[in-house]
Amino acid sequence: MKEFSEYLVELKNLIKKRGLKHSAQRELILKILFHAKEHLSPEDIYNQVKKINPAIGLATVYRTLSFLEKEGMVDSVSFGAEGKRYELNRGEHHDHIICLECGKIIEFYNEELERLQEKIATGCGFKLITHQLNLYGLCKECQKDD
Amino acid sequence: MKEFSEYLVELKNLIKKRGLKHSAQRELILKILFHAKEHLSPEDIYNQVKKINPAIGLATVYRTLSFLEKEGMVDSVSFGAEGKRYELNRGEHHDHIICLECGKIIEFYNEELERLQEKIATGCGFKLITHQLNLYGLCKECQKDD
DNA sequence: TTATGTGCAAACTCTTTGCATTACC
DNA sequence: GGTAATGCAAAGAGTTTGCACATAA
Repeated sequence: MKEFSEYLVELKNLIKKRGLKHSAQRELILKILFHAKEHLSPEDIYNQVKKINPAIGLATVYRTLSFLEKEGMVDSVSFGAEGKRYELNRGEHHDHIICLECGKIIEFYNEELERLQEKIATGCGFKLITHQLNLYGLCKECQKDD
Repeated sequence: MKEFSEYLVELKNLIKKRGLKHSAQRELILKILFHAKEHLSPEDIYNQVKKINPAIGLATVYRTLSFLEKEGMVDSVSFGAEGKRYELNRGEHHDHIICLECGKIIEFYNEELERLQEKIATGCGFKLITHQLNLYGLCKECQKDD
C-alpha cells in the first residue's frame, strides 16, 4: 500500500509540471483524503481542515478538489441526491454498493464485470474511458429489520 | 409499445389510490416525458410546459417529478455534474453509455450484466434493489476527430 | 519580484418551502 | 365544501467567482 509521502511527491511533481506552486492547504487536503476511511463531501473535508488550520476557506477546498480530480489524483462519486463525494485515487478501480436503509457503502471490484462493460461499449461503437456503477440495496443487517 | 393513454390511466389510478387529485399540470408533464426523445432536466420540462401553459410554475415541475419518481412512473439519471435528468419509466430497464466529447447518450440492456450485478450484491450480503451504471467514452464519430 | 494561491464575501444555480389562492372531487 | 394542487416569491443548500492580500519560487 502506497504511503502518504508517495502521494505527496506525486502532487509536488504534478504542480511543478504545470508550473504551479505548492501550498500547505493542498498538502493538508491531500493528507485528509489519504487518511479518510470513507467518501468525503467538500463540507466534511472543510470541517477536518479547519481543526488544523481554522483560517482555511471553503473555496480553497473546492478549488483543490477540482484540481486534484482534473489531474486524476482523486475520484468523485455521487450516491443518490447528496452531491459529490471524494476519495483518493489509490490506483485500484472499484465500484460501490450502497445500503438504501443505513447508507453503508462497500467497495468491490469484479474483473468479469469490467470485461463485460468493455465488450458492451465496443459493441456500441464506443471507446470506453471510464464508468460509474452504483448498486443499491439492503445490507445484511437492514434486511433483518423488515 | 405503450400509448400515452395507458400511462395516463396509470397516473390516474395512482392518484386515486393515494387519495389525491388529478390536475392538468401533472397530465401535461407526463405527456412531455412521454414524447421526449432524450433525458430532460426539470428546466427543459419547464420550458416545454410554458409553451402550452405559460402560467405554470417551476415548483410544480419539481413537485410533479418527485411524485412521479417516488411512485416509480419516471426514473432519474445523472450524468457527470449537471444535475438530475428524467425519463418516463417504460418498463424496460436499461443503462447508459455517454460520449464525453459530444454528449450523445445510447441506452443499452445486457442480461448478463444484470445477472452479474445480482451475483455481486448477493456476494456482499446485499439484497439488490436497483442500480445505476453509466459508461463514459468516445462515440464512433468523436474517435475520428482526435 | 512576480505570478499563483488564498480567504472572504458576494454571486449564482438548483431545488425546496410557506402561503394565499385555485381547482378538483 | 373541503382538501389537495398550484403559482409565486422567498429561502436554502451547494458551488463558483472577483478581488485584495499573502506566499512560494
